[in-house]
Amino acid sequence: MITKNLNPSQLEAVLHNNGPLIVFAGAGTGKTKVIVHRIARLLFFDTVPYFILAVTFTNKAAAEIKMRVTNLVPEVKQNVWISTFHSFCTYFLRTEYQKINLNQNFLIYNSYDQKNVIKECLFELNIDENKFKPSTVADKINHAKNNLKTSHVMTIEAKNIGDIFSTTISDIYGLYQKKLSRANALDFGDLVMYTVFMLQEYPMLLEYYQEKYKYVIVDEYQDTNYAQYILIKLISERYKNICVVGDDDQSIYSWRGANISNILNFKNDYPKSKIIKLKQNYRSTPKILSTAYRVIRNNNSRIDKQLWTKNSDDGSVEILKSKNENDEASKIIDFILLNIRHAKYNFSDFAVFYRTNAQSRSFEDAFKRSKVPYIIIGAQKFYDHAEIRDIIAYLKFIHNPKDDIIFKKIVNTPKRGIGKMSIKMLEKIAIDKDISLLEAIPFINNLNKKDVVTSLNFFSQFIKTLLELKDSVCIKEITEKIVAYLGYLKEFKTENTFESQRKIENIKELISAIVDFEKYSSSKLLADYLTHVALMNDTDFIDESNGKVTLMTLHLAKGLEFNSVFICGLEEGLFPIKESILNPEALEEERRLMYVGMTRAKKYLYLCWSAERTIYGKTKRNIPSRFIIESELKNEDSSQYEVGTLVLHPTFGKGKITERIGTGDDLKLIILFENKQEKKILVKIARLKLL
DNA sequence: TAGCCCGGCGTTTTT
DNA sequence: CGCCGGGCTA
Repeated sequence: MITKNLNPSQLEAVLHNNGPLIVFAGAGTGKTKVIVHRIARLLFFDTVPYFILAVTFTNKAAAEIKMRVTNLVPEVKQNVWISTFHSFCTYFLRTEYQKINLNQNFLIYNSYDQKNVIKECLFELNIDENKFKPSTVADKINHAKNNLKTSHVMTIEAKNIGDIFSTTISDIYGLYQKKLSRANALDFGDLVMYTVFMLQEYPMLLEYYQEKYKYVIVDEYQDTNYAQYILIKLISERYKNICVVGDDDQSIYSWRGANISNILNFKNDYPKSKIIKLKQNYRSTPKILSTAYRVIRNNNSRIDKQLWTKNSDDGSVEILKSKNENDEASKIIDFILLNIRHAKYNFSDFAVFYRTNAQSRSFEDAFKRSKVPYIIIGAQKFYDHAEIRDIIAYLKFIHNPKDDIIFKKIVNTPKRGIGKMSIKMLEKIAIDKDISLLEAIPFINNLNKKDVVTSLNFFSQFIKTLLELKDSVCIKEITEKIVAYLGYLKEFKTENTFESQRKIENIKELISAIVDFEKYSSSKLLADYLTHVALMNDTDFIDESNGKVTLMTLHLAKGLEFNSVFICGLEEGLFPIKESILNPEALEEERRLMYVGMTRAKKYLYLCWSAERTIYGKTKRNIPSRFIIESELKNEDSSQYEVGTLVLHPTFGKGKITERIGTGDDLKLIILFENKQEKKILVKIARLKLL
């Protein structure tokens, strides 16, 4: 039955009928289970499937909910709308595009495209890239859109403030929007912002969607930004059957617009709302939970909820001190090997978390050297590889050959002698005749640079061929033509390095991903494939972590769990990171990040810090992170009893540690004493001294 | 036009 | 320490 195997709070959330509901779901308390069962319960009590809208942040989460709902209620899977915010908005805009000046086939620009557009804006507006870094400008524009601020509004605001920075940003924003609309493209921020604007502007439309989605469910509500918050508010305004699930203690994305007050103020937004807190944890030991609680309780902006568990209190929580980052890495590897040898653990039971990607290097070196299998998550994503990006850019251009931004990106890729000057000339022609850059190519003939003209004509011919094939041939075949044209496979084969080998594999993977798309997607249109790439680009590490130690940043760890977790670099200035230390709000977010990391552990949790660390070539001495202090662990510092260390035992005398077994209070050492006798010693009772 | 060298810079990342 | 981007040179 749908209500089977639920604890009382979970059951209450699942059975709650109409009206606003907020579920504070602590780490490991069965959040997804509640969402899935709630959807199933609505369906079971005769709610029409297409009345339900469930939104999440990642495709992974959406896919999991969908899968589990399908398992519970197989017959209705297609009709409940479960997707990310961005997928939902894309669907909305492609359906309702006529109301605003939008072309249904709009392309979604990713952050690379976005930066290219911004660079062009800077160039045209004669703004120094060093004073206005494209990434900063992108942040500002995204931030504005997350807060539903158009360039127009921003311009007015900037005039009121009157400083150069704001006016410049608003100028760039204005030109940027013009360029996007000329290219028939929307960025991620536009998707949500335009959806909200349309719903606000057209009451009939709003009413239609309010009637369509009588039940709204939002996952990870603590991560919503203002635009998303308004979107949800609008749609659920009529029936107020809004159910939000989240954990304020796990809000770690304020720097990309998430607003923790959305979850903290829910009860003010919806005065009659039901509040349920899920506090029974099914993941960790009491030790881990109480340690994590001692840390998180230092935050002020939170709603108090102390997790508890019926799990047995085995395992341990320990502090691990190292000399430097290499020592840190090798100590951790020693621990892992020791545990693998003495317990029935697999490498994939272990995870190493760090605050910054730069820290992964020393681990990578050490893991390679020790031959312990490992995987670094998030280092480079599939669609970030240059060769893949190039191919996708060609596909985007085939989709819209009028897109001058993409044109400039691919016209000289691979290098074929078309430089800045030639492009400038093309641009002049294009502006004169009010045509696209591609259309301008035939007019460049009267030039004396023969090579450039030949190259351009060859390029243009190739694009024409593809455009003619576009409607008769599948995406896979077009892609293969592009790959052949780029000459990548040959080039990489001749290079024949480890890296080029990988590139060939990437291209093959892309082709097979396209084959998959054409096989399983309801649409076979290039436009829909490009949407798919823009929105669902997580060719995830799905089962690649099997049999390997997982290394990743703390941000990426949210939602996952491991038997043993090492949180590394717990030093003031690194974690919490130096930029956050003087800002109380940022510091609280660092603490939440720490909390997220700690609550990933099922049995063993190691808090690691290093007295010395070399970052960017500079070596600095460190003091332990305040989070270690706040954890109030007795620093029994068992890590001082390393293999190879010399110790003095009150009865057996001098000896050398040859092996470590167990951890915490159970730590036993095998010691080879001077009389050649080997003994197993329980550290807790033996009064060992270091030599 | 392309390739090389030098200087600046460095938190986290999904859609 | 290593990457990226700008400017200079062949």
